[in-house]
Amino acid sequence: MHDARALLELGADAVRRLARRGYQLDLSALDDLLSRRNKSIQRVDELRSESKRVASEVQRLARQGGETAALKDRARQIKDETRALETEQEHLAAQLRDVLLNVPNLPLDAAPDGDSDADAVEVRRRGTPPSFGFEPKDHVDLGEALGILDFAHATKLSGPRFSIARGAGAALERGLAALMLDLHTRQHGYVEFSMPLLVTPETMTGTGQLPKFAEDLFRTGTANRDLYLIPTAEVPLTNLHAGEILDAGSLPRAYTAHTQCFRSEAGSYGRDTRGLIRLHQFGKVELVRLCDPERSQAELELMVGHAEACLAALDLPYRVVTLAAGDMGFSAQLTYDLEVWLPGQDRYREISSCSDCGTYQARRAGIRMRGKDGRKGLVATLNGSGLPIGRTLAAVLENHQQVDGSIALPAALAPYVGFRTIRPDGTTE
RNA sequence: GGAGGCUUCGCCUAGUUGGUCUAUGGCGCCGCACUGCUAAUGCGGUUCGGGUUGAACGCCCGUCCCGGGUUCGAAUCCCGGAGCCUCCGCCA
Repeated sequence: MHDARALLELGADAVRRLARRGYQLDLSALDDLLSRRNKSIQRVDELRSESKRVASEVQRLARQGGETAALKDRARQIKDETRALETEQEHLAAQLRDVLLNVPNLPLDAAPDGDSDADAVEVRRRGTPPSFGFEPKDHVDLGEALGILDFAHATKLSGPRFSIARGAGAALERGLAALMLDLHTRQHGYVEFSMPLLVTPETMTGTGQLPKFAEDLFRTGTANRDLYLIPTAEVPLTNLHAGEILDAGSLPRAYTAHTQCFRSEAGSYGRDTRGLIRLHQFGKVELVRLCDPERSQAELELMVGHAEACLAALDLPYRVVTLAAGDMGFSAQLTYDLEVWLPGQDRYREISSCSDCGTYQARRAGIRMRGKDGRKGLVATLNGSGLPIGRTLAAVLENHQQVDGSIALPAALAPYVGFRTIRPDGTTE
């Protein structure tokens, strides 16, 4: 969420930047709404001020044994007037909030023009796509042949877009998560969390999933409560300090969590229907950083590096791209995507999205900091995947497959899974 | 699910016969003074949010868990709700 005044002050520049992501900002409507709200607040405050004066006057008169009936009548009159104006004021405040909640973050100029992944600009490549002396299979064929992935039974249990990992596959999922968490907590300085997967509408609003993207979320109204399944651990990790003021000396804060993520994938019918790429439920290790807004861009570079380290540890070729302004998430002002090489698709596919949200989420969620001088300000929030388990497993299987259908695992995984190879029959050694 | 208790400005806390509560004190924190340094001490400041010019000073309004109500006036009274604690029941 933006500050209305700040947005108006930016004026044409805000309009220009929002237009880059396809949002038409109506400055004069916003200006009108803000000034009407403020005038309304002024009137109400004046009335309340008078009401307080009258009340103390009543007290004074009563003590002296004076006649207070007329003053009390006047006070009742003021109260009626105030009630009406308060209703108007609340209505205007709600309207303003409604408008602001639906304005996306302002893209930084570092984000290129465009509105699709085709408009992303490549920053760097690492690793070399493997050249096989044979036609590489995709992870579905590999996993099913090895007996470590089972989509048919997942569909029987839960319908489309679910997966089952079995034997070495399940061990790999567990091992991948542990490897990444260890990397982030021991090498990169993150604090690990175990978080609720069901959160309130307020929490979902803090990070920007609500009110605009309700249809992307799974929701439950059981037990007479309104709760949503998190689409990413970014939601609980970022909202952890909602409504709090953090000591600036304690920043930056680096948080990580491995959670299941739930997404309705409404509107992606027919896309990536095969395999582990797009599921209703998947595991993911998420990275979140809270920092001084002046440092957010440097923090983003740092965090991208942390996500890259996961891919490097798994010997996976990838590239880093800067997302186009119109392709970024609602709350982001700048996003780098990591794209891993998938031999089964013969192309790079998104495996991590690292975003600098500036103060946008912090203003929504009320996450602030207090400096040594006592001054308060909003923090900046950043989030990135580091990494999703399913897509990473797919990349590992596809990139490290052998001609006989076996998998030669990257050395870093061995301590976590207890084996180096998955044989063609699914057994391990 | 049943019964009871609690919730005040970062933490602890005073305050419930409704009105100088524009909320007390301590700790912590910030500034200044003193001190060879540290410590100690003294003085001052310190809820959060909003409006008033998007500045400073000042002024005004709201805020004592949340939402209603009674009243000229509510931290204080009434109703509803939330969270926490204790006991009972049930349970991985």
